[in-house]
Amino acid sequence: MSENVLEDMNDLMLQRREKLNQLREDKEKAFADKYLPSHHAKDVEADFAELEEKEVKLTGRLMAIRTHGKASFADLADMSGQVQLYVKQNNIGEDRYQFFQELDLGDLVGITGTVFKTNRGQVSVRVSSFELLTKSLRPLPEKFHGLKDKDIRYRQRYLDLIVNPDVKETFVIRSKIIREMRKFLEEKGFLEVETPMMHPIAGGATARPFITHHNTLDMDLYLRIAPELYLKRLIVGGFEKVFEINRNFRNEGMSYKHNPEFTTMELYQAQADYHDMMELTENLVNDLAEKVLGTSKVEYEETEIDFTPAWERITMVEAVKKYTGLDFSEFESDAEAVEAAKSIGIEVSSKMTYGEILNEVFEERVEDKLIQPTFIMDYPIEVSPLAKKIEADPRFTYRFEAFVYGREIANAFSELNDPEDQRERFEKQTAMREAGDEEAQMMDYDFIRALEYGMPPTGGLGIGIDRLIMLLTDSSTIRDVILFPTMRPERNE
RNA sequence: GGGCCAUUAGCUCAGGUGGUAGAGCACCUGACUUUUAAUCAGGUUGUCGGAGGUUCGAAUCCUCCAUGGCUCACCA
Repeated sequence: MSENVLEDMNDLMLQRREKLNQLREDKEKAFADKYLPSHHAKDVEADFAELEEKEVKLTGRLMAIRTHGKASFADLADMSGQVQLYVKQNNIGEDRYQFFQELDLGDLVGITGTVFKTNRGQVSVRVSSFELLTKSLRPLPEKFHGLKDKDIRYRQRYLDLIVNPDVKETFVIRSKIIREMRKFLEEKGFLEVETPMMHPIAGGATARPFITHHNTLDMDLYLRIAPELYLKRLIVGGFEKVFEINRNFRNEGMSYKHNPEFTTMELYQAQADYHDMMELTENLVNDLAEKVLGTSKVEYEETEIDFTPAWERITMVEAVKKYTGLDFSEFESDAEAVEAAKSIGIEVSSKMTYGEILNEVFEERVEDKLIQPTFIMDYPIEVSPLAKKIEADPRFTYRFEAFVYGREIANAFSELNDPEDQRERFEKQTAMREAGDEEAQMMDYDFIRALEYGMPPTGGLGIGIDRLIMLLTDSSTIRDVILFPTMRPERNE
């Protein structure tokens, strides 16, 4: 960003800059060195019984000032919330009172005072001394309506956080959810690991990657689209339970549920299968809701979601039959599947295979009906190149996705550990790639080599953290759960 | 990328059918020593997103551009 945004000054800003110059002439500090508080704003009210008539030191931002002649009330906001200050000329002297009158909304101050209740019963702090800690040079958005302009809210999140307390709350909950998730997994013996964010081969998912360049190696690298293949290499290496919580990057569309960089949790458990992953998923998510929100029943966009285990388990074929009447278990050929899809008005290409069509019908007609937590099991092999196939019916794999409110929140499978099979699957993907499918997966010989050394039977699970947090914080867009969502750069004149 | 909508004071928003811009908050001046969206009296604030065009005259009508929102497509 250029400095243009800094040159654009209005009267209110010029006024504040003049005040700053005056402070410098008066040898008053406009940017103090330090001021350590003894309490937070919220403590004053919460612990009033203990703190009454005791001295406290608080720091924060002035959010409102109500002057009544030779006494003033002010609202001081810190991380915990707000508390009212009572500043009286008799208590701090005429000079300091005059100085207080010259402060602006948004200025950061440190105060010392005693806790009391006003006649109206409002817990307050009677200020005995204060210091200006930081002069604020820009006017704050309006106190009552807050900041609504979404463009500014996302671009200048610091401002959003200052004036919209709910925003802060959402990100506190986000932090708690991730903390509880770590705790849950560590208690179950999972080891947190970090794998590369820059990949020579973008693997582990079907998606278009971002490309970057390493100068010394003179080679392109991909920002990772998934950590999957590295985590499974660790299972080969003998780690039995690993997980990683980190960012993935996908060079695709943006929407209320897609941001180019997003956070996932992936875990792998040796000797387990996808049934174990289902149990783990429902217990984990329910545990998060209980620990962070205090309940298994969560309100999302005016719909109650009940995360209490056990969640409904249904195969994709059964789900499609339930919601469309089409019974894919009766179809033998690709052509029959094409006909069936067309019969209910779903456009499919005649080149598509049985599994692709089943998946298409599922996505078109079933997904958005899955409001309460539901495991959809046994995905077609064509759309699951890293999942173990079901021996009894190799058109399907031991894979499930968990849906809540019509959205996928988890994807898991019994991991494919047969290197020959994996190699064939990669070859099919490579062929699709060569046929122009930019999202098809790339061949990863080293991964196959790893499987050749032997990977135990393994259950793997991925959870989209941002989407889970949307559900648990009743946020309607992913941008409300990512502090700095991807935006076009601000335009400079 | 397509469609629809929006962009007016620092912020939140009004401005039928074209006549040169308003409110509340914020800000400034004054009054007020327990108020809390404090109150009362007075005052200031704008390239009406940008560039063209139509018109005697454009915030208003037309075209293009920019940014954002919703939505469809792709995706997690």
